[in-house]
This record gives sequence, structure tokens and C-alpha cells, in this order.
Amino acid sequence: MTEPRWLDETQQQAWQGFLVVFGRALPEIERTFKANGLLSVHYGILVALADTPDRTLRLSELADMANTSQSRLSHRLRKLVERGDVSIADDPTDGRVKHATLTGRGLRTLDAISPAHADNVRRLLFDQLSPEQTTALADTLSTIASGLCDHDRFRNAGPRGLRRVEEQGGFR
Amino acid sequence: MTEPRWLDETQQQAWQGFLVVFGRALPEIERTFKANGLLSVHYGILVALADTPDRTLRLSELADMANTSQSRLSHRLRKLVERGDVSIADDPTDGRVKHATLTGRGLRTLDAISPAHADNVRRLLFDQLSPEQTTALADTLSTIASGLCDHDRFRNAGPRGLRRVEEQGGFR
DNA sequence: CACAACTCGTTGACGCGTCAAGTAGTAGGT
DNA sequence: ACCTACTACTTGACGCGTCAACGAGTTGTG
Repeated sequence: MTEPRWLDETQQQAWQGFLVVFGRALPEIERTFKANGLLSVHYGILVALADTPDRTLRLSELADMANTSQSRLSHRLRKLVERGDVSIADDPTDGRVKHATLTGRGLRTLDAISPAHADNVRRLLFDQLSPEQTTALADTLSTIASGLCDHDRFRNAGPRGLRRVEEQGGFR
Repeated sequence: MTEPRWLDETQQQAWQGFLVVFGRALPEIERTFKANGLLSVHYGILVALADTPDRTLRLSELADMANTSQSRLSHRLRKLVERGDVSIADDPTDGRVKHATLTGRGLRTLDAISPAHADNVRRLLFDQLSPEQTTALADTLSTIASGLCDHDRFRNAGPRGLRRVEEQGGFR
């Protein structure tokens, strides 16, 4: 056992900030989803599909894009399929694989929730920040995210352009 | 209904980063607590008490310091009291109020978990960042946190000194 | 003192997340 | 063909978090 390497003062300050965001902002944001009979997980699934060219992903990719476990995806997908927001199809060439597709109803669900959700995120997190702070935050969080995601979803993510969302007409 | 105000590109990038941290780093960090038979909530409770001069807080203050709801505190406190990490006492002047105190055993629990926890946080979040990025992150997250906390826990929190922790000899 | 309004904290029901185990299908080697 | 190892996804049990309802204590008003 070696001497543990503690966080320095700045790192502790940043970590405390994370804890406040987790403990206070996220539950508040979740309320918008619950008001529509869903959870943030459901919303993340819908967004991942909407951000895909043909609105279709195999389930393992979907779990990855939505930052969730395969098991959780499986559980939450049940309701989305029942509601008709997502449809599931077997892969023709590999019997193990399934594909999820966002339906027209799913797209409408997304459009119904997005405005209130964007408003929450802005109000709780970004309205406090100067443009320079926001840029710095996007930069640092992208760096951390790329380290956590091992694939190249966040590669080349400088202060500019993480994803093209304008083509969809808004924030999801 | 007015036109919704979406997040700009930079804000979307930052928000995606938050989602990755929530969905990937936090579950990983939680594993350390589970390995010790606890949850991050328990740990947050112990830390809040340890950071208090006499290691004692009334329950509503404790919930606030640990960024959790009173109900959740009540549920999770049960195990900590059973284990002997925390003791509860009635307030002598107000029969509604109770006070939680960190015991010697609780302090040892904290010391047993802290090294691995600090290591996780550093490895998953901060090892990726340059010193300048870390400073910027601490600055922006403190700003957001002070907006979420309404009390003055984060007031005057520039890039320097959120809390004095050195007196305790390390990160919690 | 009486009584309403309020605060502090607890409890139980219900739905979610995690984990380990399971089923079904594929790939590689012999 | 067979058999092992692997991958993709699902399921169920169990413990947690949320929410609403509750009991207990206090404060304010007359």
C-alpha cells in the first residue's frame, strides 16, 4: 500500500460542483420527463435514434449512444415499444442482433418534450455562465467524455461542433 | 406558446459531456462504495458530517450538505446508524429536530474508502485534463453550483479554495 | 388556552437500476 | 458434423429513490 494521491484543491472544487449538479439539477430535469410519462433514459434513447441518419441502431450501439447499460436499455425499451415510439426488428443476417427504429410517433414525442427540456438545461446550468465559461466547460467536458467513451464519438471535439443537430432543427 | 430557445452548439456539447459523465463515470465510481457495502449517498452523508467542526448536523442541514432529499437521507441513515457509523440524538430545545453525529467508526469507514474513491475520481475525470482546464472546470462548475444551492456554500468560490480539507488530511 | 398552519422527520408503495443468470444464435477448430 | 467459446439480448430478484401521506412538535392568532 502506497500513500494515496488525493485530489488537489482545484480538483476538489470541481468535484463538489459535479456533485451539486448531479444531486440538484438532474432530479429537477427529470421532472419534465416524468410529466410526460417517461424517464431521462427513455429520452436519451429517442435522441440517440433521432440523431442517426435512418433513425435506426442495433441495440448494443443504441445502449452505447445513450450512455446506458444493455440491461437497462432492454428494460426501458419495453415501454417505448408499447407506446409505439420505437419499433424493433430482427437483423436478417445475424439472428442475435436486433434493430431499434424511431417511429413517427417517437419523433412527435421528442418534439413535445424537447422545448421544456432545453429550457430546464439552459436555466439550471448555462444561464449562470459567461460565453467564455460555457466554451471552457464544453472544452473540458468533451475532453473528459472522450476519455470515458473509448470510441471516437468525441474525437476532434475542440470548442467547436460536437454533433450536427441544426439539421434536425433543435436541441434534443 | 413562443418559439423555444434551444441550446447553442457549445451548450449542446457541454451538456453531452455531462451526460457521458453521469452515465459512465458515476456508475464506475459507485462500485467502490458498493465494494464496501455502502452507496455514494452514504459516503456523501459521512463526508458532510466529517467536514463539520463538531461532526454534528441537524438532519435537514445534513440533507442539504449531501445534496439529497430528506426522505432519501432518512432511508439511508438507517443503515449507517445500524452499522454504528453515525449516531442520532434529539434536539433538547425543539422536539422536531434531530442531530446526526459521525462516530469514530464512521471516521474509520471514511478513511477506509477515501483513497480508492479519490483515485477513481482522479483517474476517470481529472487525469485527462491540463492544469488550465482543471482550473476552468472548477470555476464554471462552482458558478453553476452556487446558482443551484441558493445558500452561500459556494459564495466567493473563485478558482481558489472551496473548502478547507487539508486540516483533515485529505480528500473525502 | 384553543386551534389552525406550519415545520421536521419518517414511512410504505411503486417503479427503476444493477447484477447475475439465462436463452438463442454465431464462429472457429477438429 | 460436432463441440467449445463467444456474442447479443432478455429476464427476475433485490435494493434503492421518489412521491404522497402521515405523526409529532412548534408557532401564531384570537
